Amino acid sequence: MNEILAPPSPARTLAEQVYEALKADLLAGLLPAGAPLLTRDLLDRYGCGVSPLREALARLVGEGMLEATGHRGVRAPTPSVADVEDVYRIRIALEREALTLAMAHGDDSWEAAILAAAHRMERAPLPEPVPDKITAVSEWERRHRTFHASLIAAAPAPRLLRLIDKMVDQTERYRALRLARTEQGKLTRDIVTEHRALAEAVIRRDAIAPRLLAEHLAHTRDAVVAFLQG
Amino acid sequence: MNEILAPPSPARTLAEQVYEALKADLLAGLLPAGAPLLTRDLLDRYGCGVSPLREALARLVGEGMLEATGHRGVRAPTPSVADVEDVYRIRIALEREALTLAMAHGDDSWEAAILAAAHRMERAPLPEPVPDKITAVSEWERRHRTFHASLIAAAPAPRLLRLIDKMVDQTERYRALRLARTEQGKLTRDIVTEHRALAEAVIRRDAIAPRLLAEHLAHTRDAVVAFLQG
DNA sequence: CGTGTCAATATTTTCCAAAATCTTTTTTAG
DNA sequence: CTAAAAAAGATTTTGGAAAATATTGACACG
Repeated sequence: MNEILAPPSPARTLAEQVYEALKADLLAGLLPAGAPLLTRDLLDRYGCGVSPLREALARLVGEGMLEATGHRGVRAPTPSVADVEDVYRIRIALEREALTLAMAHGDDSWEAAILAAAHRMERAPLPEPVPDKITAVSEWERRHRTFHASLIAAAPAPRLLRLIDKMVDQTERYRALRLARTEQGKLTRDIVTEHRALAEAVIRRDAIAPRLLAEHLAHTRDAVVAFLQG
Repeated sequence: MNEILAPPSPARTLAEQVYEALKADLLAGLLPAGAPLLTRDLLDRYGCGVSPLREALARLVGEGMLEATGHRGVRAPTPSVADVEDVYRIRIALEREALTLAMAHGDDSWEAAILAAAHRMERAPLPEPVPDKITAVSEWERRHRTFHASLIAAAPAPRLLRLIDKMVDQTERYRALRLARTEQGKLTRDIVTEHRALAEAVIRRDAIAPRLLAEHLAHTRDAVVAFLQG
């Protein structure tokens, strides 16, 4: 086997690892929002020196995942209804655009990937919402995200796709809320139907597909908002 | 005068200052794109220690302004036609959304601010394009940016506005190209007309305003693309 | 009892040198 | 002479101690 062909840069730096761990914890809601994050605690939690930690934090600040203030450290922004609406508005605008592009450029293998992702999602059991408890990311959720990514994967617009990924990350913070507080039976039927209709419309290049996607996202947003307010 | 009412956090950290200087230099095209940025040079240029510099770099990486690779430092991404189209596509989608929102929520003082910004822009002399030379940001350009910001300022969506600001930053990198390579006479007339029509449509809440804005941005994009290809 | 000042403490930020990694040059083997 | 291996040099990355700033608590004063 030729080693030259191996990925040229598996040399992950400590700061990157801390960045990823921190981001994952942030998205999972494992770090308190609103209150400042104590350097000492984080140092302890991720077992590294000051430099890698601060670099990871700075990068997350750049991504808008954390807020930094003068000499007062960083903190995770507190969730709010207005923020949910803000984020979903951006997601809808961007994903519409990306889907339109993908439908214009996608080829056979793109279509196949969508069908495969849809099938994998349908076969995974829907996660059971447990009140007041932070549960791990379920297999269904992972596949759900993969499905949505597959829809727009054919868009020749790297920045757009990266940006969407970042916005999806932001909505992940509300993950625990997403499936909760709804009648289980009705919910699952709607979700499965919505996704299937969406995938089919996309593949047959139906012009209503972007609108279906926008409506799908709006429904999710409404569910999250309803939960936050209830 | 009550000192308490002063901004609570004027305590700017060194890393923040370096971040701002670095970002400004990047947008002005003063740092070589494509090639890795040497730590030693930057340390020298901004006159600070390793930590603040690295923090500033990490933050810019988070913002997508720089690319980082393993143990091989950071570099400014090289401009390309595909990237211009990518960025403008995002800008158009987001600014359309923001303008629609602003038109729904804007009040009298918002309208007044638009008119004021438009007037200030019209009164500033258009910048003279100088071939193959990096010129400082002109007064007209500053006012032009302010005008565009004023259009969407009334949108109650802080994230959306921040994101747009970031995308405008990205297009700033192509600033030097924006007004170049066009007949001066024709150019000025079109630009002035486009802006005036846009401002008026926005204020009278004409539903075509978002489309006008999209077309205006598309024109700018086409000019930049034409320049890059010519 | 409230209020402002000052010291004590805690936390963040910065510098700097050691460690790790990458790049270039030199050496060695085929 | 070519290609792999080793060494030397340059650059990035990291840990920890010192400096700067913010926060808390004690104390004096009105």
